[in-house]
Amino acid sequence: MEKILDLITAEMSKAFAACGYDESYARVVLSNRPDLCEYQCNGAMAAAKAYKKRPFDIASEVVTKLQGSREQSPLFSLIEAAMPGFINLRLNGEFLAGYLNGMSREEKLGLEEPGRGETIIVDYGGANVAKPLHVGHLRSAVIGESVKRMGSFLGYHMIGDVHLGDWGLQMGLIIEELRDRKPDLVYFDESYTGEYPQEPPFTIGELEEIYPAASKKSKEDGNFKERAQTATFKLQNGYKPFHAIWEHIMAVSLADLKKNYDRLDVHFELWKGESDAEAYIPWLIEDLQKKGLAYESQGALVVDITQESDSKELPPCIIRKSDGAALYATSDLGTILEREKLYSPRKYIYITDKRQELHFIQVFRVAKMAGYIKEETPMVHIGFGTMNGKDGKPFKTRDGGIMRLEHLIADIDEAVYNRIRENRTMTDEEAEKTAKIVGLAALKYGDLSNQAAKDYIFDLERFSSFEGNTGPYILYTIVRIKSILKKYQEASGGQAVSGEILEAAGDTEKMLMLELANYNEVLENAFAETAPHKLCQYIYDLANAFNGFYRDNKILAQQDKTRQAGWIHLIILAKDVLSVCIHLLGFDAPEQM
RNA sequence: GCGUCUGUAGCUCAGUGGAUAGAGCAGUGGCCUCCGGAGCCGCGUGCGGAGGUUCGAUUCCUCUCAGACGCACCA
Repeated sequence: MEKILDLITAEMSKAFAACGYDESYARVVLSNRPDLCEYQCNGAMAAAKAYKKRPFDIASEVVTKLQGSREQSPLFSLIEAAMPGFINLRLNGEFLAGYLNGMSREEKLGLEEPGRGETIIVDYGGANVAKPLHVGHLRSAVIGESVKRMGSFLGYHMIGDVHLGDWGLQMGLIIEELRDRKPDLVYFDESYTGEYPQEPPFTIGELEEIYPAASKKSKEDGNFKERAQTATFKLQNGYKPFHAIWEHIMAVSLADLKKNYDRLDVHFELWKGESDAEAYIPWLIEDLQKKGLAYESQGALVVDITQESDSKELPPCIIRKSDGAALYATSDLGTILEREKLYSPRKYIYITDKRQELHFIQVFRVAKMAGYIKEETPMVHIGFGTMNGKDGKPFKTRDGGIMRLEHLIADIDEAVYNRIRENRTMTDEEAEKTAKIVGLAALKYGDLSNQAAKDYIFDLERFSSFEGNTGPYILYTIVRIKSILKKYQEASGGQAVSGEILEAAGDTEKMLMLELANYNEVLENAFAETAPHKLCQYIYDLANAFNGFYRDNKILAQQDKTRQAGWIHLIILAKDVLSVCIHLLGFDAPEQM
């Protein structure tokens, strides 16, 4: 269905044109003065200068024209000009009810699919294998999942790639640490020629402990660091024993990562990693040299990326270290080559920590300069901020360590569980299951309701609270609607509801209806701006609008059965819109809570 | 030093080239013959600072202050 703002703007454009003004002034927006009107057009004030007239005269002229055409197209119940030149509008109630009935009937609640199957790659910027997921990985997973769900819903072909960090120096570090710990393993016996064992030489628990230990050691011990670099280089050049270790690391880590992402209800189409770019790198380096982009500088191979529009010179992009090894940028460029070959996406979205911004500027520019990606293909880096503790510093456990994601989730679930037990009578088992659903909503909504680019304060108590602008409050509203519907069904003997949504009789009823009518506009906009927090804002407003309506209208006690059926249809639509939106944010509602 | 991002209410956060800048929390007062009160309705304080562009700036530009982050061989 066409968006309501577009319908109104089209009407306004006709009036502006009929009065001899440019249609570009006719844009209609949501009112910022709900006491005066529902929609407004501010174009008359902008037009005043161009046409050398008083803004109010232009507004009045357009208003008169609109009122004249109201007979043919009764979109508005109020059209008026206000000083200094606003055009204020209220929507015709019958038209609004008709619009909502249209939404109810249509698939996806009347949302059109601007995506038309175009492919978009979402890159989650690499959880490292061999490291437990920690809170730093939460944001990319949660934001990415939401962006992906929104895109799919809007008709894009979204391909999410977890894009693991599985090929860098950390692999060499692990290998050398393993050598120090278990020097007798056959992988370190250079004379060994047999097959390597199927069984991994470590458990996930050991692995998670090995990496931080190795990382620490490399900072203190230059010799160890060199060994790790050598091992990395050997691995990248196909040295068999190390490749065998690498496969063990991958197998053990992947199983664990999948478990954790599943728990977040986060899923990937591709489980690729930096290692998959390896095959493209020799060609890449040669090609960049051939094109005259890459040159040697201080022993490394670099590409200048500074453009004329830059006020300052940017550091060049290093694509090969002086020791010959590839690195971050090389692998991201190699990955781009692969993606172009396999998927030729129309757009790229990278979701990583905002500290990596410079890196992505470099990679994007090299990719375009070298012609790997068309100039017009959008490459977006969504750099998200740090998740801080209540002290405003990066989130840590109580004893100052890095918080593991699974512990964080467990903490939230526990907080929610206790809250649920306070009130409702539910079995332990039910409460536990419900707590997981509500806990996930608390966690994701708490994150997504903030602008991605900003740092935010993670406050477990606040996020898991059932009051205020929280995930649980949204779920509560949905559950409440479900409960009313259930009672209505019982009272009516389970018959299908007849009738349809009627013109609003009261203020809060109309506000709810107006809020619902914004749905497709909000959703398209939230995706276009890759801004899930706008969807959060919307469902919070919608939940509030519903609760206001609920207060003023006793639905189940309504004697007028036609009116009652209309309300039932209205709250079904409200429930559906809320449900769709939270699903696009990455969580769902329970039956009761 | 250079660059990027961020400064909005006591706290946590929205927001917009337009009319009176909004929520939540905390504080405080009210609403149940109660469809889920986990709700609803009141009560008050703010756009870091200074210029500029504009009919109009919290929004755009410049400068400035404060914080976070980044600045070639980590990812």
